Amino acid sequence: MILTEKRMSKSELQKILKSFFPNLEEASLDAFMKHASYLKSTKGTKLISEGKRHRYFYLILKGGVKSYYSKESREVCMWFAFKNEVVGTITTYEGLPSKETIELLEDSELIKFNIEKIKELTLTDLSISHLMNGIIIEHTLYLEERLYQLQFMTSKKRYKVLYESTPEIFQEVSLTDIASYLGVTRETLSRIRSK
Amino acid sequence: MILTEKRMSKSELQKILKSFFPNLEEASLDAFMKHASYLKSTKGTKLISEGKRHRYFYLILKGGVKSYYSKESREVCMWFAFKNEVVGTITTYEGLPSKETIELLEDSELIKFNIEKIKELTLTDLSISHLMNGIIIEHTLYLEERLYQLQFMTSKKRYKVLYESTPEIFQEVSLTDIASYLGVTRETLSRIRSK
DNA sequence: GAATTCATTTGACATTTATCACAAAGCCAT
DNA sequence: ATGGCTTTGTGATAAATGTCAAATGAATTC
Repeated sequence: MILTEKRMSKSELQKILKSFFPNLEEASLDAFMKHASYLKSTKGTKLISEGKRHRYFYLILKGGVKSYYSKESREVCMWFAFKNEVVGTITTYEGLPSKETIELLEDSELIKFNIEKIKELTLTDLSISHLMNGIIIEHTLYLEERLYQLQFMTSKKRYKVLYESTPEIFQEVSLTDIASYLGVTRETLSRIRSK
Repeated sequence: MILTEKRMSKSELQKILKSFFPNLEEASLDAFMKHASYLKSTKGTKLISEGKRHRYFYLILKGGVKSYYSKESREVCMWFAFKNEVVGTITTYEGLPSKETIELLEDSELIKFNIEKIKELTLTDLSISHLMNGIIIEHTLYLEERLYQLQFMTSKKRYKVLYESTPEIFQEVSLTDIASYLGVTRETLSRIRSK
């Protein structure tokens, strides 16, 4: 449920965007800003729903989200994101119906930006083109690492890596979601943890 | 083993690049061409080796390659590519040591291009920037599909999907490699196939 | 604070898959 | 063709994980 979608003061928005995208040129930032706005929303809100076309990407100012695929009432989490991260789906970027759902894990504050418009800007604006490139590449490196872990590591090892790299995640995300993310059932995760 | 690395006639090279990159503008194509050359090489040659920095991406004119991670003498294939595909690793694109190895599955003919130089061109050339963007996005969509399959499908189903979508692959790639790609042992793949 | 709901843990059992050992088949070079 | 090499297939067993059912625990509502 969306609580507020307000027009933020120009300077405030600018400041936020600068902190997310420090390499973006001034003129590009102004152009970008025209398609961005502040949003506050409650836990459980779906920013992007599986099977639908969407127009927006988001910056997380406060709170967190999970991305998941669902099938026959089973949900498998693909990633989680928190404060200071950019979120969206590559299918949305491509103008396709999203395969994933992105849902708020808690009440959150966000900047949403119209990715359709931003993508149009990439046609003429090199700075924005590189920005988007960078975001996609970062995501790609992440996917490769995940694929590597799923194919090379045992579930115990994957749990260990997650626990050691981002222990905070266990405060924010349910064990059910973490289990699906690690590619095991809740029960198995529970047994792994009891050691 | 590299058999030939010759300077191909300009018009021939141009024709090939055009067929791979039909949307590339004429001037951009000329710039691109300066960093591309023809290469013929034998089965088993490693275009990119795990742990090393590399400068090149490749277009496959004839033949095929496999990409794999290796660890403790175990190899896990991540993807295969054949005629008319562009190959490289995202880590190479980022100037990092590659995590994967790319190896020729058979004697192949290739165009290699200096991705460092091409990446420099993206700083000033929008057309090339979009070209590289597109290549990366395509790869990203592929990775997401693969991750989805690994997390949602049984090994039988993954085999079925592979067999039905690209049956040719069984002519080109050993069952050992396909098994690792599907995330099972050779023995398990053999048992799946005997049904 | 009792009742309800949801998340997590535990146990018993079934299923899948890995592992190890070896046999069979295909391929290559002499 | 013969002997060596690699790839693939099969069998027996063990290990890991899923499934189902129930118990416990934690959080939320009335």
